Amino acid sequence: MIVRMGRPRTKSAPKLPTTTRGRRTREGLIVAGREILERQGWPGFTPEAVAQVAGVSYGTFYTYFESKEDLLHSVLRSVAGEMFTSSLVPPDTTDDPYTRLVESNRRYLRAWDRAAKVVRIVEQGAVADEGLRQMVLEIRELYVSRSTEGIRRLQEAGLANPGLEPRLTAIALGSMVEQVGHVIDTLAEAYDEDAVVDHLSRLWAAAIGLRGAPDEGWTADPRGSGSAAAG
Amino acid sequence: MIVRMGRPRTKSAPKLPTTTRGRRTREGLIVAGREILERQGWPGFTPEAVAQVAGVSYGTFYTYFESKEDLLHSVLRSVAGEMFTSSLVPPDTTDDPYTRLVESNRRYLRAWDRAAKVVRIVEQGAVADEGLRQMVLEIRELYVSRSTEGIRRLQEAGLANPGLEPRLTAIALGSMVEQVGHVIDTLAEAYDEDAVVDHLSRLWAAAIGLRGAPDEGWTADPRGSGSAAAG
Amino acid sequence: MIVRMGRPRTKSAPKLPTTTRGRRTREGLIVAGREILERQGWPGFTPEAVAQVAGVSYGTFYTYFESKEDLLHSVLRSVAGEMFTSSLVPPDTTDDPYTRLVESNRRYLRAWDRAAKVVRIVEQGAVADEGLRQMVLEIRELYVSRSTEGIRRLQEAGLANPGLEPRLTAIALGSMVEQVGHVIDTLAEAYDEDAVVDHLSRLWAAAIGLRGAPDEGWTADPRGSGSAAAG
Amino acid sequence: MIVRMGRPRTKSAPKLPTTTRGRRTREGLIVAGREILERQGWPGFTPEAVAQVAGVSYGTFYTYFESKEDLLHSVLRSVAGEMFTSSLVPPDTTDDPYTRLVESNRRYLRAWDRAAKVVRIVEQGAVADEGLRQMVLEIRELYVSRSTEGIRRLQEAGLANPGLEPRLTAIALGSMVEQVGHVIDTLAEAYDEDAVVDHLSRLWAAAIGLRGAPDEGWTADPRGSGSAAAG
DNA sequence: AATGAATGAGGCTTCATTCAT
DNA sequence: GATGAATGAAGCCTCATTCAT
Repeated sequence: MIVRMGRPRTKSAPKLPTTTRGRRTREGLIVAGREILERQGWPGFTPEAVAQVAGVSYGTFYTYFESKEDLLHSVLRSVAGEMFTSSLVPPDTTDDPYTRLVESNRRYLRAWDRAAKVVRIVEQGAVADEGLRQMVLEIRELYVSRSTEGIRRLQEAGLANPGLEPRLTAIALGSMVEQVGHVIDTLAEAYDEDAVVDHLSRLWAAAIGLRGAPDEGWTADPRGSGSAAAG
Repeated sequence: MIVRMGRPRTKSAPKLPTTTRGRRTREGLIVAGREILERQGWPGFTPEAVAQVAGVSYGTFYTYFESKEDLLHSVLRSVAGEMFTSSLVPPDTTDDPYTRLVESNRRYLRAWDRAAKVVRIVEQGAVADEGLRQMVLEIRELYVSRSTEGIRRLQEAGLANPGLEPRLTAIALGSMVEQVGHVIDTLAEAYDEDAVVDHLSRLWAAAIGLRGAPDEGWTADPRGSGSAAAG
Repeated sequence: MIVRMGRPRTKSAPKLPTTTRGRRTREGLIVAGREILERQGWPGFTPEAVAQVAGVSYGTFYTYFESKEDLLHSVLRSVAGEMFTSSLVPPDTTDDPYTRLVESNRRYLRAWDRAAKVVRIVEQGAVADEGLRQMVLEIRELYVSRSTEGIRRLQEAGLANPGLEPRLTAIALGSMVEQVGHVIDTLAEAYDEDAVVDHLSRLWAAAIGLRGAPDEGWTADPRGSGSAAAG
Repeated sequence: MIVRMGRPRTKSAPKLPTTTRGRRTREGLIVAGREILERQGWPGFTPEAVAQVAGVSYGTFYTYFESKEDLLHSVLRSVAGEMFTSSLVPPDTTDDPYTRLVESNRRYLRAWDRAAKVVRIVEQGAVADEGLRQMVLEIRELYVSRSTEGIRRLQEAGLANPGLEPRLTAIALGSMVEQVGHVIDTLAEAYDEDAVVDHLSRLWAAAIGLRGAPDEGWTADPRGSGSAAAG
């Protein structure tokens, strides 16, 4: 996807804008770049298209960015920032672990929904670009480490299966949520968000053996306690 | 486009080879195409590169394929075929559900490992190509439906939580396995296969509440029963 | 073709230039295209050759034209425009029909001389391009209808054979002039323009039975009145 | 149209076939070549297409022809031969000059109808190929000289305007007939053959002042004597 | 800063011709 | 002779980037 990524940068890096107008133009290009990536994918992500969507001439693109890849980095940074803020579960929520898990999964799913498009596109290019790979890794790490900590705390509180390695478990369950979002989106399976969030949360809870979760000791209630969503 | 000042585009579709030599050349191009896709991704997937890897001139490429995309279809078909055969769990294996699950996950993980690269690349292009989308969907469906059936049987046998919707569950857990393979591979998390397969299988089993699985009733054995692999 | 693994072909249509420089470059490409068509015919008409003659890089070609064929349209339009203006007989000329006829034929011959080359080339391609066919038709129609009117007026004035269908006659005699220009040019018959114009005019006049034309009642003067040019 | 025509022939010319089968294959290729030229024009005239229409493999093409252009020469020769035989007015026809003229024009028109397609295509290539130019010239010459002789005889017999230069006149009137055929065909003017032949013949006759032709002394009969065909 | 014209490396594809079988 | 696979020069076009205004 990304072709000439390793080439030596001999060029003077475009400086950050000093004026307000310049800053706005630059932001506009990043927003436009992200929109295009999300809507048209990598092949549509051309400086000309980005400039057009941003409403500036294509020459202007190079006033703010050294190259396409430079913009891609900025877009990815912006995506990462947004994801971080939008997916946090506010601290004033209930203390019930399962409820928090459900809420967390819902936010995660929504946040990834947009981010994943960009991340997946970037991953293709990351093969040849160490910088991109680092950034993707950092974004994932953000979630994995947060989730790892959550699992560890539950284990320490005796609320989750202590036999599980927390990080690998976090990776696995985070992968599940991310990929489900992608699969359902891409392949147009007709599940609604609530059904998906419900199932993911129950599977997640059961997987780590969360105490007090809906499916705990399902034998007692052969009909299950959750809503069995249909496809 | 305005005009094709030429004959009506009949574009004699590249015929399947009639001779053995031709068949071998064609196969070679598909193999080469797959290798390049896996190693260099879409941008490296040029007719010229493919032909070079296959050891023929680029003109030969067009003896057998209409276009780059035509070859992509063939590569994807080949990947699908290989995945199908290589990921089946031989019927003469044990009847213990958990053992079967472990074996199935191991095979799935291995098979997806190569296929996923191609599938992910193709997915990017699938946005604009109904044919590709169909093929990706079919490949996934293969696994989802097989897995859905497995879950349903376990539920009917009273061995798994009957409150789960089998297909959504299959999608979620399949997603987990697929994405874990990708994340670990791409982001170079240093887990070995056994640890990963073990954890995935335990998470999977616990998620569906599989009777007789290692983590069933983990409270009884606070140390857990599985090997807690570390990163 | 199977797939365009890329963004939906929006193919931002080459815009008309907004600056003077751009306009000049565009004109230059049209002029260059015409020159090449006339001198080297269709096979020489490559974007690269045109750009070279115009003194720009071939990339610039695509700044102004979507394709080779797009330029062809522009060239043809330019040829048509030039023909129209250059072949009009100024209104202040004599009223003597034969003198007007001679003048008209001379201009027609000259104008067609260059245009015909382009028109004939275009006709080959017109088989597959409705737009081109239309343009060729319009160019011809310009002359046919003008000529048809001329004949009709002469008939109504009692100066020409009223038994002739004006339009078919106009087509036939126009065809004669056009094709004579071509044959003489292509096959290098060594007639000079005056001799040709003289003969064509006399044949034309006699064909429609024009009153007062040189060959009217030729028996009275067995030596004829015109110059008998030799090959 | 014809690209690399001047390149030195270093190749051993394919010999004429010795066997009957070979001769038939060769003829078949010529016929196929002509069909393709007429139906699809120059761009469709590829060795592969020709071979396919002829029902042989494309390798076989080069058994009989050195190159595409070699075949073109053969096709043109075949067209020339056919035209010659098909357009002769049988000697046992009436001696009335006008009737012979009408018959001659009708045959000419029909014969050119097919030939002209090929001739016009070839003319495009003739720019760069001396051999082709010669052949086209010879085909035309056939008609021009025959027609020149006809006119000269009429003049000597006192039946046509002796003030006209016979060859230039022959070229002009022959051009008229040829081009009318083309214009009507290409631009789809809806005249039927009889109307066209009638008009062409009357124009031709009047142009040379043929004694005893329908429009001679049209003033005596203001309604004209011919059928005024309409479009 | 902004503009938009200009550049040219590089990609995809065609097709006339050659060659091994 | 016949076959059809193989070849590669040459064409068309895209698009990231530079540059003159």
